Amino acid sequence: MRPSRKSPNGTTKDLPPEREPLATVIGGTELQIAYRMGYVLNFYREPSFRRIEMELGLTRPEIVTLIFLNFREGVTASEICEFSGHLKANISRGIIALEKKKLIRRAADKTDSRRQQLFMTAAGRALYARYIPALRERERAMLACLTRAERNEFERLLDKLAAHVPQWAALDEL
Amino acid sequence: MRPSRKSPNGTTKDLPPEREPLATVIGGTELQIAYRMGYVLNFYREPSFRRIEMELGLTRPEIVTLIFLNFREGVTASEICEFSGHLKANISRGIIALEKKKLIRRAADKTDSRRQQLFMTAAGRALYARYIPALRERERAMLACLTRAERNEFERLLDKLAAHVPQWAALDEL
DNA sequence: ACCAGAAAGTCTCATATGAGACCATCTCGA
DNA sequence: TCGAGATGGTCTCATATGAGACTTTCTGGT
Repeated sequence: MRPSRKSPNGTTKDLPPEREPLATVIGGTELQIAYRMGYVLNFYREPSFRRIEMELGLTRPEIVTLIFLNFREGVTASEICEFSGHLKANISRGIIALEKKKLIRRAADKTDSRRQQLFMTAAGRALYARYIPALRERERAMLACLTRAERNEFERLLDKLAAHVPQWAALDEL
Repeated sequence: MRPSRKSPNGTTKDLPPEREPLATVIGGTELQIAYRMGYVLNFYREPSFRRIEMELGLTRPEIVTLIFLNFREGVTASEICEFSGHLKANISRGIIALEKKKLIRRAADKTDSRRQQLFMTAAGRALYARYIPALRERERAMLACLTRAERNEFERLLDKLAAHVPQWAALDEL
């Protein structure tokens, strides 16, 4: 079960005919958009992340911490929490583990000694370089069915949604 | 940390100025679209699901199983796996737990005694009715920043992406 | 300058999860 | 009709995770 669906010969399997309606109707009455986002994202992200976990021995918080550090060094644990959606306890554990593996380096923030800035090591960068291409390639495959114009529009809409997250994310009464 | 961001008085807090650039640039170099999808979806889904887990004592596989059964009774565990992205072991556990709580009912499939069709009980329907409105409302809030036209277009693009998932999801070499 | 409260990060404990073995049943080709 | 392989579902074990307590440091109002 799950994302990997290969027939014995390794080629993609045709969906059994009786299953099609389920695929198309699913979520038809409730949570249409949210359901579809989750559906697509799951198939994009889970297999890749599981693979990284198994092959490189990283946990999810460790993976995303390296992703964050790759594009901005010096961020703190709480910033990673803020934008990754992981709980701070898990990011904390991940950071401790990454440091133990010499993949990142920690430095106390001069202006606020509670904080610690994080930096990648060469080893960290090398490990990151080993798993990011597959993620990029898989993102490309996910989006391949859209035209360039559609992709741009999709990205624009996602940007808009992302920008407005703070306006409703705090409504945890819902 | 995490989705809930309330200031002491309970109103939404303005983002600290130095954090804004991080939010906007994040994912700017890699996985732009996938990152944003994950970001938005996390803030939509996690708080709601955590809340349901805590208040109603359901696990995630149990939650999604009820959601699936709500709109189509008689589905099997493997169909739920197929479309929910959960591992079959977890769905299996969830189903066993749901039956134990009398929220669903199982019936052996006449034509294939390996399979078992699943049905909601009145209690299951009642419990579902207790948590789905919050999810609906939260989806509405998430999408509130889009115009109606944009929402339609977003949904159309998601449909297209979802329909093409089978074409690339099997590529687990990536 | 002080104190109450917020924030950063770490820790503990119980639980949910992922991986994969396992059994029973079904399917399909020889 | 038989047997090999696929499929549906369950189980076990190790691990990752969520909740929340706790410590230390910072901040803002008085």
